[in-house]
Amino acid sequence: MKSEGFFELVYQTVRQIPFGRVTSYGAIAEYLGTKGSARMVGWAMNASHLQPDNIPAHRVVNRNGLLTGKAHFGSPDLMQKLLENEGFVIENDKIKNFKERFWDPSKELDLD
DNA sequence: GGTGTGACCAGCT
DNA sequence: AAGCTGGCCACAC
Repeated sequence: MKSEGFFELVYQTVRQIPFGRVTSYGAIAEYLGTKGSARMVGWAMNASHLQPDNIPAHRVVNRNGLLTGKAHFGSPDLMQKLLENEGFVIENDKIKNFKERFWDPSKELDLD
């Protein structure tokens, strides 16, 4: 196995999020094996904008479906705009049908 | 190599 | 019910 940084693992997982789906930091953390450290995922996302690739960080929200990271985008409204562009219903900075749109990598994806 | 930090989560008060 | 605290682990200085 290549000793890639934890960040890149998060980026790869986020890239695998299908269009029109969202996931939570904790779900990604659990998928990567660091279940207890959802903060790591969020922190990795903090550097996502430093990556050359376009990371769909807007598809990653907290456990409550709340757009916690919207403030870290170019503009606070950018994240919501992107989500709405994908057909999401945002209400009070929260995904309305988050539960239906939730995408769990641990269930959808499989460990190589 | 210790300290600080972070876009979270769950539990306690 | 709502606010606060601790815990968790990887990365930067």
